[in-house]
Amino acid sequence: MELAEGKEKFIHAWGTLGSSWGINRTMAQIHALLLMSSQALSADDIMTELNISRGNANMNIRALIDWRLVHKVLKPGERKEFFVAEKDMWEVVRNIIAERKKKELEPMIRALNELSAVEGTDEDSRAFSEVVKDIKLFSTKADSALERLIRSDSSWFVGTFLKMIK
Amino acid sequence: MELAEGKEKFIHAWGTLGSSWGINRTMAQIHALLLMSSQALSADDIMTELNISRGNANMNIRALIDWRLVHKVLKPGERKEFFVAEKDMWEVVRNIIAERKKKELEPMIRALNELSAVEGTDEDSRAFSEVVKDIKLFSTKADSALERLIRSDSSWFVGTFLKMIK
DNA sequence: GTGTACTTTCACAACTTCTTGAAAGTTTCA
DNA sequence: TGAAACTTTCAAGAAGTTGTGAAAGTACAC
Repeated sequence: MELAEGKEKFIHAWGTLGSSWGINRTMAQIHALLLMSSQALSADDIMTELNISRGNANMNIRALIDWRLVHKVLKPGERKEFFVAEKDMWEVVRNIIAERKKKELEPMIRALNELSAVEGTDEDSRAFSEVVKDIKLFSTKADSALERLIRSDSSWFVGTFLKMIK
Repeated sequence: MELAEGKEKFIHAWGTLGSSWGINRTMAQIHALLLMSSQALSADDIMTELNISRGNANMNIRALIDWRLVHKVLKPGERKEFFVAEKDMWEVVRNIIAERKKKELEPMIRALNELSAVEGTDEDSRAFSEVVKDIKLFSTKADSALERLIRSDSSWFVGTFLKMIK
């Protein structure tokens, strides 16, 4: 297979995957393009390669930087900004988990805490409280596990991972 | 807090969370409604409570059944179908993981395998192969870990979980 | 067989999210 | 200061997703 064909397929696959991970298609494609590239690329390079507008490129590059999946690089003597992707997959996954935990799990736990205040002795109220209690327990555990995962380094992760799949 | 208010808040929160988990808003809301309810509900009950159309209710109930998050229940003497939610959170999470692994991780791994065929000795080809190799390694590990997770039962999970957060 | 009580399908409508491109903003340097 | 080289913003349109409701399909009871 030719490099160009491989790149294209990879960008497509990564785009598809990304969209089910809270990363939109273009955002994931930019990330893929940068992952594949041995040098830092400028916004213009990205626009050209992916056939997207300046605004779109800019917005998604910013988002990727927010998620810490892409870093800005300044080349001496150049006024343009260049970008490189985070290539350490452990780091990539860790950043995505951190971002999603913040946006999804934490608000959920906050909501659940409020819901503990429901009172009542009828069957429905009891069923409600029971479910809320269970979910809260589960979410809190998940939250701690993920927090630890995020704070830990790659070697710990690989270790635990290997233990899990042993 | 009143039960009704709590229910409403929960349905809203679950709907929001669901949409970032590959479960659309209505689908998650139906699941939430069923989770909260001590008895099985019919399609009509769901339509009324959530103010949604018959078609919408039907489609999303089927999808929930596909994901094994909701089960069909037949009441003796009733012609209607009734539905209950899977209330064991471990089971819920396990089913969601299984479904997403099938739809996301497995196609990715298939795509990556094809991409190993890229040849070339220039810097870009090498960078490409390197990235593909890394991601493949990572994805394969993740796949095994999740496979084990899916096949295992709640006690193993809780055990590993507790070890992870200790 | 036929009526009744449901469930499923589907074309179109409503809504949401993404993309564009041009205008405005910022930085740098002579 | 001002003009060139970039980056950011934003309103409008395109694309994609979800929801509707009526019509078609199915199954059971008589």
